[in-house]
Formats: sequence, C-alpha cells, structure tokens
Amino acid sequence: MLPDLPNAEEGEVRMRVAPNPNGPWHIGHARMAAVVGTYKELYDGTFICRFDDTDPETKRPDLDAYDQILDAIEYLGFEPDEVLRASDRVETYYDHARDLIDAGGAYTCSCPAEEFSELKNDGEPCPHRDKSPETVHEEFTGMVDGEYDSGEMVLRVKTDISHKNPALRDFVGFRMIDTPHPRPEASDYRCWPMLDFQSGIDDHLTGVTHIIRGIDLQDSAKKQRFVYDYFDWEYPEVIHWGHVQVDAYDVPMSTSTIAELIEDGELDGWDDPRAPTLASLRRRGIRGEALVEAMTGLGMSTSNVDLAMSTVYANNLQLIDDETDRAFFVRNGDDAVELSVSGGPTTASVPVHPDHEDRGTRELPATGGVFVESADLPAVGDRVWLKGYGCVRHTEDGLVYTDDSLDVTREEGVDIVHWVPADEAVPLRMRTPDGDVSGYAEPGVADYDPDDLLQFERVGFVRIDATGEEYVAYYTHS
RNA sequence: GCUCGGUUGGUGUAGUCCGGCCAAUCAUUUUGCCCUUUCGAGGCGAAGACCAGGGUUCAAAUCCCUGACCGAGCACCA
Repeated sequence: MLPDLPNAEEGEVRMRVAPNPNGPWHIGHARMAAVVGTYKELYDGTFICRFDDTDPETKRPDLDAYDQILDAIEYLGFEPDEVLRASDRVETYYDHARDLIDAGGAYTCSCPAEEFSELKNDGEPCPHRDKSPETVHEEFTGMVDGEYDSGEMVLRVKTDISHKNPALRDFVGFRMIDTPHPRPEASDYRCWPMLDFQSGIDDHLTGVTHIIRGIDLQDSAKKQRFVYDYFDWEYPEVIHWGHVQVDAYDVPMSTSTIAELIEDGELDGWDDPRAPTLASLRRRGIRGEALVEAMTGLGMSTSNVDLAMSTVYANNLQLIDDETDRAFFVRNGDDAVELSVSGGPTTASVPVHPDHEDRGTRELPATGGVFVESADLPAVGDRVWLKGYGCVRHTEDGLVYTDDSLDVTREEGVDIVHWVPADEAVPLRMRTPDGDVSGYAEPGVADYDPDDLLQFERVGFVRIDATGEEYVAYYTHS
C-alpha cells in the first residue's frame, strides 16, 4: 500500500514522529503516526516519538498532551520504541551550538528582526556576521545564562547571505524566550533552539534514517543541510507530503480552534463526537486500525489530499460487523409513537446476529405496547412488519396482528421495521457528529457495558458509552 | 515579488524514472439487479479520470515545450 522507502534496509530503518505537544491530536495528526508505524512494521524498523516542545510561548506545550499523544499512538495500534522530549535535551543543543561556533558556522546577532530581514532580503550581511569566535562564545554563554531578554540576541547559523532563496539566508538557531517552560525540568531555560536547529541535531543524534514531514517544512531540510555540512554529517532521506483535509466535519481540523470551541463550551471536550479528533473517533468505537488503513491509502504525494471519512467507516465496518451484536433503537424520544399490539403472539424472537445463530436470540415482549419511529408508522389501515414479530395493521385501536406470511414484505411492499417494547424500553441518548438523538432501546441493551459495540438495526453502529443512571451511546457510522 | 513543489473518475490511489502488454489499477462513492425478517453485510453488474495546447514518435498518462490552475516557504512558530 505504501511505496518503498528509498535506501531502506530491513532492520535499519529509524523514523520519528515529532509532535509539538500543544494539545491532543486531531485526525490529521494520525497520518504521520500511521505511516511511520506502518513502515516500522514493513521494515522491522524503529519508531521514535520525539516531542518538539521548544517553544514555551507561542506554541506552549500542554502538560497533559504528552500522554494524550502517546495514548493516541497506542490507539492507532503502535508503540514507540523510544520517547524523547526536546526540552530534556537543551544542553545537547547548546553543546552543538558551541561546536558550530568553533567551526565558524554561527554568530550571535542583536539586529532587530525587521532590520535583519531587510538586510537579508537585499543579500547584505549584518555587522555581527564577522565577530570573532571568542566574542560569539561569550555572547552565546550570555544567552544560555539568560542575560538577554526576548528579542535582544539570537544565534544565527551562517549559511550564504546571498543564497538565491532568501529563506535560507543566515537563519536563527537560538533565541531568547522570557516565558518559562511549563515542564519543571525545563523551566529554567531561557535560550531555546529553533525547530530547524533542534530537529536537525536530534535526527542525526538519534540515528533517524528517513524523515517524513509536511510540505510546509520543505525548506527545513535545506537549512539543516548547512548545519550537517559543518559537522560533516550525512543527511537522512527526506520525504515531504501535502496537507490532509477531512470531509464530514463542521469543526476545522486545528488544535487551537478545537481548543477554543471547548473553552467556549460549544464542544464538550476533545472527545465530543462533533470534534475531528482521535479521542472522538475512539469514543465512537472506530478502530485505530481503520484509520491507519485509510491514512496509508493516501500515499505520500506532495499534493494536498482529502481524506473521505466514508473510507474510514468502510474499513471499520469490515472490522466490527461480524462481532457486533444487533439491537433495536427507536429514535426521536418525544416523537416516537407508542401503540398497543393485539391479536398476535406475546413475544418476538430476533437473532442476536443474523449470521451467527449460535449467539442466540433476543426475546422481546409485545404485550405492553411498542414504540416505533414516527416515520415508520404506516397510515391507518396499512400494514407494517415488526421485525421478528410479524405483520400488523395500523388501526384506530392500535396495531392489530394480521397473521400474514413474510411474503407480504416482498410481494406487497410491506416494510420491515424495528421497534421496542414500550414498558421495558431503555431511554438512551445517542451522540452523533451531527448532534444528539434521544430514543428508546430494547431492554437487552441494559446488559451491555461501556465500550461494547452494538448495531442498532436500520440506524447504525454505536459504542455504548455510559450505563446506569443514564444510557448513552456514541454513534459510530451506518 | 522571490524560491520550491504539484495537477489521473465525486474522493484517494496504481501506472510516469526505463513510451507500446493502459480504450488506464484498486478502494471508496453513486447506482441497477439478486439475496436477506436492517436502509447492514454478501453476490453480480453499471457510472465516472490521464489540467490545456503544441511537439517528438510507428506508438505518449508516461518524453520535450508553452500556458493555466492549485499549494507551500520567504518568522526570534512548530
């Protein structure tokens, strides 16, 4: 399904996911883990999870997100062989910065950002470029010791000030950040590496052989090659891919936007069924495997791609259909119609799973009246087939058993519908990506536990979420 | 503006390096029929694509040129 990796050898492939832990993962984040995890299996390789948490301010890490992301990877069916936090490795980055200074590959610069930008765009070096290594060391030590405030001093990597791509000219390697890092272990650092520096160093030090990253980082490799050249390191294979969009959601796939909607109370949390997050898919009972299959099917193109949730749902259906028990659920709690049934058997018998007789049957009493969905109720005088019970006619006095044979459903167009015994119905709230639906489930649903999957016949699959005081199910898909 | 990258059915993808076996693969989607006490699953069909225009060639999705369109980067974000 996935293309071969260039220059990859069995057992030698090392890849990493490098999330910024500034929130739980949305569906788009799953792509990297899905692909890295799948390549790990393909090549018997190594899966590294490295938290690139080097910006305590603009992309401030969320202390809960580290574990939430690891949970998300586990949900997808993978386990990282190594877990690293960049904020644990700051001294290592300092060491390499000093080596780079020794090699003449970096200089401290106190130009205001805008001023440097103008010089850079004109291909002009700034006055700090030719400082002696001693001065640079001294000033860099000052940065490490926190002697400068944010914006006062940076360490630039010396590249080519007239490089034809302005983006690559003497980029910033380290800068000052006044805000302490949220992790206590890292809260004393004020001098932080930029992604391009930190990531480049770490990829080499952790033996990463193949890098996958977004097309937005396509200049990163070019920047990092300058550093690699100074150190005489060999750059890993790198693949860039486009952005993923997911259809079927009103909420945009953006960590910060979802966080805001939760903050404002528009979403109940990261696992709200309306949120395009992994926590949400998980709570809806969708297998991580179904998502991994869909993600790896997207390939590695540099074009932007749309992931159709229908593909995920179709994959999931294959995974769960056979093992999932059936049950009845009548939607529209207030709108459902309660009717008496007369003249027929006292109970109905319906298979737990149509393809597996050995799993037994569900016995549903019909004597205490039934709920049917208003849309399923035929006009007075017409018939409908209550699944597992038999044919009934809608009369002024409720539903009256007709003793017709099943042939009427085929030959006379009588619909077969689901229904629920009224006096033993279990009120249940079904949460869906389009909002909540209340209704009544058949009594046997009370015997299932949270996390169990059911198919509500003619409605769709659900995952039982809560039982007891209130029954809640999360809608999986049709 | 400068620097990169891309464009195969509604969606995703295979094929493009090394032109012919591609009247284009697989999945999803939509849809017809069969089966079925679910609008599910299953079975058998159907629909639907090589961005455009030139060129090279016996032969082009594939090579070349031009153009259009889409996207990314040009941060003391990741």
